Amino acid sequence: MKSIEDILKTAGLNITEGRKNILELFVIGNGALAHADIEKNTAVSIDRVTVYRTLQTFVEHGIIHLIPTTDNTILYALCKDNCSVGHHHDEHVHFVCISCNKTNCLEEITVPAIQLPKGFKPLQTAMIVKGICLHCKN
Amino acid sequence: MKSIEDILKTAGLNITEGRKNILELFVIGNGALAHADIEKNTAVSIDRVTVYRTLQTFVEHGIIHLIPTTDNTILYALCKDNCSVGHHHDEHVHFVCISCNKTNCLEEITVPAIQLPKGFKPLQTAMIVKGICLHCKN
DNA sequence: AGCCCATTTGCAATATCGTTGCAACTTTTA
DNA sequence: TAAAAGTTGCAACGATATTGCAAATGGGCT
Repeated sequence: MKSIEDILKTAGLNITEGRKNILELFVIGNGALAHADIEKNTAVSIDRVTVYRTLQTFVEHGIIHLIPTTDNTILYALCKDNCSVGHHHDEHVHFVCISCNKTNCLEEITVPAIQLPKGFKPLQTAMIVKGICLHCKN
Repeated sequence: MKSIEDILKTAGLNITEGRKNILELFVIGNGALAHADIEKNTAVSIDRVTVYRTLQTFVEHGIIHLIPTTDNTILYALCKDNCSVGHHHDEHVHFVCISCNKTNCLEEITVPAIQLPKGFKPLQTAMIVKGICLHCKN
């Protein structure tokens, strides 16, 4: 298991207090996070602007990836091993629980390939399943 | 082919100038629209607030459906015949062209069922494919 | 360790986006 | 055509995101 500093180094980023704090949230919390979650929960208080910029940097360097949503928020989740700078491999299923409202990556389930109409060239596929998660099923 | 007024009537909505204008954009334009597209392009100028409320009403009445995005916008697209008040059948593929930046519904392609881990109960599935569309392929 | 340079951060200001309350105006129905 | 119901626009507000710049921090070097 990579340490927080390892992740930053591997991504080619400088190690700063803010980045460590933000990345920690992704590593310990096991779900997707929105900007607001991060701003509220970092150990040290971090300026909103810094949070925006850090998240953007993390996405650009393959540390986290974006999850599409239908409300006007952006969700981010940690990339597993196989994302690299500038190229994401987030072809797994994102599960949104309508009960606890948490989003999780189901890394072990890959998105099935589909047959597009002639002329459409797919490059990346995202899949979002809404429903009831393991913890809320009762 | 249903007329604009038919669509509104079938959905149980009153027919107003604003609604006709906004719905027309969805019927003639063949892709997904964001709030801003609508505000800019209606034949008659319509207040921002009215656009927000109209879109919300359309979603609630099964005329349009939401498309998940990774930027902080909301996209809407026309529902085909089989959406009803309060219940959407938008289990088709949404194709986002990274060249022309348009999003289209590929109605004819249904989202494949997937096997979730034990305990997860799926209720609705969305699929977004990014790539190059038919018109931009050259 | 201490210094310098590049990078990063925080603040302030600004821009964009979405919501609410209310009064005026349309649409529907009888 | 008139009353009731529904819809719209305005104004104000609140939340969210972006930019420029000065101060602070981190990394590499001696």
